[in-house]
Amino acid sequence: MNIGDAAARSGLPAKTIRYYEDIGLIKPMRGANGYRTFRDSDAHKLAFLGRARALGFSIDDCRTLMALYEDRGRESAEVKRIAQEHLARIEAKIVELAEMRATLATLVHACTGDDRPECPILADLASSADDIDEKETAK
Amino acid sequence: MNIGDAAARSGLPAKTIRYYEDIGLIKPMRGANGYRTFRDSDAHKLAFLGRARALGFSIDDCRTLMALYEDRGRESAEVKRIAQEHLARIEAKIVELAEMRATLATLVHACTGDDRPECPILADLASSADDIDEKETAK
DNA sequence: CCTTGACCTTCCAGTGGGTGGAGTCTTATG
DNA sequence: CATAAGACTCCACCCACTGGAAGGTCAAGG
Repeated sequence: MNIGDAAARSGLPAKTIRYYEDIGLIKPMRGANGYRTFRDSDAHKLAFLGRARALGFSIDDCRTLMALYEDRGRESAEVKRIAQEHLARIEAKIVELAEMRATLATLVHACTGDDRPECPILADLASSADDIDEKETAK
Repeated sequence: MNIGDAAARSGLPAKTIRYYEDIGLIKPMRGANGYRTFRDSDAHKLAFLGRARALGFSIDDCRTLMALYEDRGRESAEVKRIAQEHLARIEAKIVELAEMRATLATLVHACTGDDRPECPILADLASSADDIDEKETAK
């Protein structure tokens, strides 16, 4: 299998696959012409990586997860720990974004959005840096 | 005001302030000794930037928002449009993360996380790449 | 046999938004 | 006057790719 087929099967761009080889995530063989040759096991790994990345795992996490996947004697506790930590990061990010959304939604709602220059959004950006200081010192 | 005071006032690291000058967001003066000299207006701009960045606006958006802020004759519609687009991006990101969270939460829940090697998390990563293909082709 | 075009190769540079560190200079304090 | 703190510049690095240039290889059609 050439890189094009591997890309089609895994859903990953060929560039990304080359990059994954570069950083040692996969080790495809080489044909006499210098082309990469992908075995089914390589295609399988690429699918695994694509799925893990789609779930937001970092490349480093993916490396560890792959190693665990290939380790017959692994303890599932290790996998669960990685997934839980990642889940916690995602939840923290969601909270952060939800806060931004709340503030932005309020501001967008308050802004008339016409040809007049008055704008609560800009007013907020200009003034409430003080509020940040207050929050910081209140910690 | 030197960069240290500007940093303390705006809550931004000195390094970030230098970077903002580098990319033309602020233009502090220079003293005879080569030190940057920040006027109140510069400190104000930095606070504005810090606040806008905290709300997740890109540097490019910040540039535009600052220009609009300084334009007495601006139309608030333009500001509102930028904020709305940004809000939409944030909401899309939240949806994306919420999907990851749902999948991960299910997997973490299903995994016993003990010393045995059986692991639904790894099983999912290994198998469900096919599901992705199905979703893709179903589009 | 030759050309065309699709596919493959490598390598270099850039993205966003900073951050870390080295090496040097200036200022404030005891 | 010594030393510490703070300022300066410049270069490299982070993540996870992505774009593009310049060139090699292969199958099909004329």
